[in-house]
Amino acid sequence: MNIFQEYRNHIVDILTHMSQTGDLPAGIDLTRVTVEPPRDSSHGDMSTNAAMVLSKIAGKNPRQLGEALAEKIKTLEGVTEVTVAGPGFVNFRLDAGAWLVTIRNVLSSGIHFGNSGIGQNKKVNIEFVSANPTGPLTVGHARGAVVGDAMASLLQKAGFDVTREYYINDAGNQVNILGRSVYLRYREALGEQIGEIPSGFYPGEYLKDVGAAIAKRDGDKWLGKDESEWHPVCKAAALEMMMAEIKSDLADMGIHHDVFSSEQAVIDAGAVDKAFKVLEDQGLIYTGVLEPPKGKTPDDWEERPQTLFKATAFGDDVDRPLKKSDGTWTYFANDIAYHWDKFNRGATHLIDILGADHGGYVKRIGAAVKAVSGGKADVDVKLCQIVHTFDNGEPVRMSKRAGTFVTLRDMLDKVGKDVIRFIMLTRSSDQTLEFDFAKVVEQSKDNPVFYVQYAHARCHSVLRNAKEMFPTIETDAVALSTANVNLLASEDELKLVRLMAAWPRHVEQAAEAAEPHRITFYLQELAAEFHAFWNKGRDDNTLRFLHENDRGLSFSRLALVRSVATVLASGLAVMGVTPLEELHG
RNA sequence: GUGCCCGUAGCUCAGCUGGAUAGAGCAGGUGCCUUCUAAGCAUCAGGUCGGGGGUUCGAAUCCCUCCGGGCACGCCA
Repeated sequence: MNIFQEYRNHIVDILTHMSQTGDLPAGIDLTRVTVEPPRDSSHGDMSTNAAMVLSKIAGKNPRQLGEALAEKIKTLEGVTEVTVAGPGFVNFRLDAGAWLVTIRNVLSSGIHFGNSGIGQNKKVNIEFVSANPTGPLTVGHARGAVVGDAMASLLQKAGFDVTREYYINDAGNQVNILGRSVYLRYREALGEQIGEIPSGFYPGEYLKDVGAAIAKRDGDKWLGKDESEWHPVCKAAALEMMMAEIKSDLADMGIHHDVFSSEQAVIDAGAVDKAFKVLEDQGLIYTGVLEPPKGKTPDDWEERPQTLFKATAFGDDVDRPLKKSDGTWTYFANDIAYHWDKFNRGATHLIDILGADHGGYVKRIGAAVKAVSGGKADVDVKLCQIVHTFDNGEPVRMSKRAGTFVTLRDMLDKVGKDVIRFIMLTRSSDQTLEFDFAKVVEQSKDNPVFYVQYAHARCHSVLRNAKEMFPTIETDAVALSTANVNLLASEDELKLVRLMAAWPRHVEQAAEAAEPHRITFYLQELAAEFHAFWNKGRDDNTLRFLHENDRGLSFSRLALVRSVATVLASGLAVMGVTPLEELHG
């Protein structure tokens, strides 16, 4: 399906043959041989570095080897021009026919065009969002949510068996504080003046609803009672309502996790002890004394023996404590158990999408996963940098502590899911991102959401117009796949077709790099190419899509147009963005 | 102090895991609407890829070092 891969296979066959006949040494390593589009398309359609990569081991100069290889490439089907250029690139072109089959492929595969088998059905677990259930989702979570979900779709498209997972941090101090904060709101709901929310409590107003709900359900039943009685009730109610809100926000973003894992459940299942034992059995646990952190010694630092995990054996900077002084597990210990659990459920490749503030955590969890899986699993931690929100250039402040922050819900209400999803994927995740509420809904060329949607809508506009011009014409994919694509021989048309043919390659590369934002850039490129062709039809009538007196050509062009729309839709599907067929109305 | 990320055109960013003459958009100059959406297109101009070393056929990309910006660091979660 990936046309570049196809030709790479052919070239590998040639090279293998050459090594059998003695033109190349036996048993050569061909893994570094690539077939790619050259940066400058005037060099050719495809380019291989084989001659340069192999010249040393072959003991020949690259140009010479390139000439020999070029002779063989000439004999491949569909290949027209072969040249050796620069330091030893072998460039070649394919005839129009070889490219034009792409249209039929797109039309028959529909939105699944670009699907790949490189994932080999390997199990991948992507953990994302995993926001603490102590408040509503914010802009920052939105980015992780979008990146994680698009990553999952991308890997699925590339043939991986993907599980989307959410880890609920429902154990430990934060949720204890949450429970107490809710109790305050409960008392408030029953008429008590609670005044200013003391520090050490969550001040957010959203907890009022929780307090009120408990008051409505239980009346004054918990007033004057001991914390041990009301706390579990308040905590449970808060968790339930917070998670319900989070899930509803995610649902409105079009995001659905397959698994919600509870930290408390992991603990209750005894997974922490078991995971600890796994490490202990490998001799990775010892009792030692850590030095205070450099440059920022905590006031209450005291040296004492601790139960440590030998994270340094796996590339971490220091060994990490697993038990607190009161003998309970650290958060890290719980997290090891959780990742071990994911591994036990069959995933050998784990991906964690985290906020940039978790930077210090990457090596640690990587070490733990290697250790606890016996080297059979790995974890790829993707850190998403901060999102700065603006409105017409004016910063929109957010501060979770103060309880005034931009929530995902705010964003959904203001600009909608598709815009959020698209914009969140316009930068690589380790680049900070600016989100301007005014700009992202602007209908202009510098708004990529609009630009790509416009291209898609224009395609459909042509299809609609065709129906008016030729009332009996069928413009569905099945009908159009009978079109004579050989009529699409102009350089402008072939440019579009070549770009579409490269889509499967982009999918594979984005998946391998685990970088969904690359999809966005590809779509902008394809949209630009389409807009360009559209406008050529203004200057040159023969390049218009529809010709009243030439139904055959119109039909072929419609096949091209529908292909473009389909590839755009295929990419938007990975991003989770709904393709629009009309922009105004 | 240590680790991670970033530094590419005036601005915002890509750069296909080491390839050829480093690319887009915005902003600036010049053109294109009696014709499928001008919400668009074409074209010009704009660069010491933060600096300096190294690795090799070949470096924005890999290594070292320095400079500048961001995020982290603990028995928190």
